[in-house]
Amino acid sequence: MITVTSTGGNRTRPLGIPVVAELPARAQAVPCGDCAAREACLPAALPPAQWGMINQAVCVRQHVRREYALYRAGEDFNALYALRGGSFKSYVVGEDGRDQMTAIHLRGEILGTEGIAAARHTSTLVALEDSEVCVIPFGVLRRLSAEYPTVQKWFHRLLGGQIVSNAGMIALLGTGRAEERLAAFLLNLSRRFAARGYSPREFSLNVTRHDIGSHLGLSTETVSRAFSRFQREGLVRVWKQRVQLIDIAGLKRSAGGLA
Amino acid sequence: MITVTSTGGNRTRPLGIPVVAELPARAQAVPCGDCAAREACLPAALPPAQWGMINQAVCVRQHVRREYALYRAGEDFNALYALRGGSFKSYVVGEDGRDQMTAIHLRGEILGTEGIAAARHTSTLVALEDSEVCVIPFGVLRRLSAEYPTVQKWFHRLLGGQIVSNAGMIALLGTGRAEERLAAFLLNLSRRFAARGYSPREFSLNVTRHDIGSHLGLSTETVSRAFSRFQREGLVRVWKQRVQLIDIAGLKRSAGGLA
DNA sequence: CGACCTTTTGAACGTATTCAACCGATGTGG
DNA sequence: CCACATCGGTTGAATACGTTCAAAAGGTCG
Repeated sequence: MITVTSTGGNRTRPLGIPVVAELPARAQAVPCGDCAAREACLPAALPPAQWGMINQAVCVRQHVRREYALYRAGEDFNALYALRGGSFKSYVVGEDGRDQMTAIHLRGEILGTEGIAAARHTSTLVALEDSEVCVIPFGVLRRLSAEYPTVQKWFHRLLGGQIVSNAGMIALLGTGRAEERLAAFLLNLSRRFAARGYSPREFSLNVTRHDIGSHLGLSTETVSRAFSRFQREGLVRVWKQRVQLIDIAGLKRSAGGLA
Repeated sequence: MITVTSTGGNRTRPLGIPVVAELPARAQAVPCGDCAAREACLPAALPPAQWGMINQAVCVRQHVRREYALYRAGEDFNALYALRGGSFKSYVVGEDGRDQMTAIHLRGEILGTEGIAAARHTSTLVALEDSEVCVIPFGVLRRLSAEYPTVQKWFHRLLGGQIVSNAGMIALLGTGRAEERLAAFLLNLSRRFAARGYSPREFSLNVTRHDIGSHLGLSTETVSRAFSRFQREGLVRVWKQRVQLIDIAGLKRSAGGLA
């Protein structure tokens, strides 16, 4: 396996000075077998005997520092990315300049599928913390998919799962009040953290109230007020961008069936 | 090719008396080459020399009468459906019983992808008019996809396109006022009708204001008021469920960048 | 015709947004 | 080191928008 240690793209925050990713390849043996995210990743679709093949032919690891972009809307699509460690947010920028966070991605998820249709990325992906991804060139995935039915099935489920989860988001946005949406958002994260072996009751995300608001179709102030209210009611403890879910059952009630 | 003329599922409206689909197969030669929707369908991914193979192995045509369901949420998934003629709406029913229309499907679109992930349909698909679909068994599609790179590419673009269009819907719901949403909805339909050779300026859909409202996250009354206002401003002519777009540029202005 | 559904419109209400001020943390430059 | 600017977050007050409740008109179908 080849490990590429790079800046991981362009920093987004300080007026986006283009920092070309440095690519000084440094060979390092970190096979899929050692990867904490492998159960959700491509190897899960192949017998372990084939992992060596993936290690050599497929995966190139890439570091992305916090606040830096893995890719940006408009760039050519040519690979998917398995999120090995860390987290990302994806967002789009409307014609009027307003940005809208479209998703939060946690370890084990596959990034980049939104670029498949047009062979061009339609959103921008920024690391919320120092993160690491494995690059899966799309051509390789196509080939493996044609060759191994298990890979094909894995890939179809991956894409289908994104369709379903997007549909869930549509349902969330099309119904429910501000607090229901925020509660559903928190519970969704809680479930996903739990599924990855992290605590479902306490986590922190480097996203602003503005990000959350744009994600849920709410204003910054409304998000803040909803957090305050949840805290006043003893449902959560909020400390800056760290959140502790105290009364999950109560939150579910607040989510009103949207959980 | 086998043509199956059936009731096409269960009628939804009158208290859902289960009408089992009758399946009196009646062989009829209607090859893909004669299909008006073929450019968007599977044959587009195969050389015409292979169409005969599809005709024999893949497609089973099925009629679905207006108000009847092609499939329902919870049913097993085992095929995709190419919409040969007519139109469908898909909707989900929340835990509280509220229904929400999630999409409108027009001729040439492929239906059923939301069932891939869980091998079970997550929404219900109801014909808005007497319609006709070609059944594409998923196993066959998997096999063709592995065998023909062009089919694989077609299928990947299909799924990727749904991800992108769902993301667009999320953007629509997360931002914008009621009239912006309705204008964007109408313009979206207009563009899709135009792409299929129908008039982009006049169309009719058998969906109620309630359906549209649930789709856009608005109440029935708000949809009605927005239509009335558009008509007062000379942007559209509305006559029951038929709508004529008079001032498309004005509608785009009303959509405010969401078009 | 009568029952039912859809649509429209009005009025009162409720919720989220907007505008604004303030706080605390962070970072910069003199 | 401190003054100052910036940014994210919080909170209050006024406003705008969509919902809800209510009534009535028009259509459709038995």
